[in-house]
Amino acid sequence: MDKNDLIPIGVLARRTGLAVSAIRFYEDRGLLCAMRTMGNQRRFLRSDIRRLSFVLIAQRLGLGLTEIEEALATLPMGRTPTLTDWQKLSRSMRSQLDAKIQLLTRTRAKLDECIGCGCLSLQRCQLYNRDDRAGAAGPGPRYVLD
Amino acid sequence: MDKNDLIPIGVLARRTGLAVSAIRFYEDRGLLCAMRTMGNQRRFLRSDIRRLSFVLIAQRLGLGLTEIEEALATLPMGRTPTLTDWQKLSRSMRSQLDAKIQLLTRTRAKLDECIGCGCLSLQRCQLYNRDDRAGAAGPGPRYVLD
DNA sequence: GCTTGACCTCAACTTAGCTTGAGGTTGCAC
DNA sequence: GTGCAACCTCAAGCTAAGTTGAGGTCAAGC
Repeated sequence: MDKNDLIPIGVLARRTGLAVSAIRFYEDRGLLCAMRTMGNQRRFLRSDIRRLSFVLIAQRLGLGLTEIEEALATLPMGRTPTLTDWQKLSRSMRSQLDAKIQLLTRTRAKLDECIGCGCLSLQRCQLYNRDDRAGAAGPGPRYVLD
Repeated sequence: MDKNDLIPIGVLARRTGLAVSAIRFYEDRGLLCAMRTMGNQRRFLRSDIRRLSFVLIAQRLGLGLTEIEEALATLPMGRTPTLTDWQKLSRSMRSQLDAKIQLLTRTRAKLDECIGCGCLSLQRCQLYNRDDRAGAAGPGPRYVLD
């Protein structure tokens, strides 16, 4: 393992755009693991840049650190992941994305029906009444939300 | 104003699916305003069920309470909103939704390119290198994210 | 060999969005 | 007219995802 492949935290921070404190925090959370110099300073693998890039992308997609942690658990720690490793991960992320887009699209469709009749506000609206009848059985704006 | 139109907090909670504590919290935040009985108990308008339903939907769309507060500010407080009031609001929500869907769809497209080559992990990948060269000028997985 | 910037730990603070608990009051049904 | 569920306030606590600060150490260039 070439010495050049080990980078200090500041470099990792500059390369990912993350704050140094955030990287230390991620290491505590176990998203990342670092070696140490004799003087106790962290040294990361170059491939951790990509690991953190993945974290940023996944966060942007609305995943919490815990979910991201689980996803990353499929990658090897302390060793540069292979192409196949990353591809598997990316594909699983893609399906999460799909699901998210579908949910929003469905919500939009429901909302469109509602705009037409103002059902968020009026007793006489079909959709609202449906929701309202449901109020006896279970509460909430379930019709639009589910 | 009919007495039947005034409901106590517990009923509002059951009808919206929210916790009583959450409703009190929202009232503190100014998302909602309540009248009081002689004995200092809150009494809400029936139309507040819809007001809160809106809050739930907007939250689901990823808006923060502050943004929701601003949106709701266009509605009358303490008076049942009209159909037009709600329609205006729903339409503005629809455009936020559109934007959100677009962002995710773009991200998905970028990610698709990446799955093909494993660019999150490999030096030789075009996308990655682009991102990497950018590393000198500005950090991060910007290529996928922006 | 010394200076200085990058690094270290640990504890406390931040914002958002609530929940929980203590201690007390109201209002409706019998 | 009394019991008790539902209500009240206020303060403290919680999770997520970090940031900030104090006080101290490391390492690389001159």
